[in-house]
Amino acid sequence: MQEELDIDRVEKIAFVLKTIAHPMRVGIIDLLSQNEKMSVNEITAYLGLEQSLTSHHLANLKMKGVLGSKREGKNIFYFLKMKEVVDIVGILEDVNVIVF
Amino acid sequence: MQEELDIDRVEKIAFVLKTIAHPMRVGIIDLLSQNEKMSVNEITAYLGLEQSLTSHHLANLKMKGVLGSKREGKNIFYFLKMKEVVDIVGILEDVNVIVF
DNA sequence: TTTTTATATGAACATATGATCATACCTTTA
DNA sequence: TAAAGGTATGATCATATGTTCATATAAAAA
Repeated sequence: MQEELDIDRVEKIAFVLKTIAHPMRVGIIDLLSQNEKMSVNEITAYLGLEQSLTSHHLANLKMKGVLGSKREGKNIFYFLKMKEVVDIVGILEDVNVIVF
Repeated sequence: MQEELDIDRVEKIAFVLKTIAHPMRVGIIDLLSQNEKMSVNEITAYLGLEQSLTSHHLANLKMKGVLGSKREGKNIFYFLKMKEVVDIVGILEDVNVIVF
């Protein structure tokens, strides 16, 4: 076999997986991987969600360290902070699964 | 901006992320990335869980296509089927997060 | 052919998560 | 300084998820 289970390690990994494991949050990551920064309104329009729901998702992603934000006038722009999430999405791009 | 949101795509990606987004399931992936196959008992012992709970997690991972299984006598051995999950865990190995 | 070992399964429950709604908070502009 | 635009927040509710427990099943050994 091998050593022992490193609980802190698997919890850390699972923590960021849980953070991004939602269709709309994956969509947000996509968006921000192709645009340096985007306002809440722009993201909302693209995802086709309600403003409030988008805001909740963004706040969540920011709180967990995946995104950062910066106010510019009336707008608040969000941007990617944890860049490795882009690679994760990339890996799953061509994977063959049956969703249910 | 860019094209339109591909819902099937983000749902597929989120689906496998959700499937593996749990500390014990990350532990199982680790284990099976270093051992071709392992019995439920071996996995249970390593994770320090109850047999039943390990079994539930394994069944879940299998149902979603991440693992496969094969009976050999009294034992049932599980193995990795969706290898890309190993890379995902690898990416998050050195990421710097505060878990809560 | 009964016991034992290995694993699966299903119900029940507690908790977490996602969505919606109403409203509050900042900025800018009139 | 009042109104409008852009975004956040908190409560509530429905649903999903993880755990436990009791029990079922399958293969091997006695």
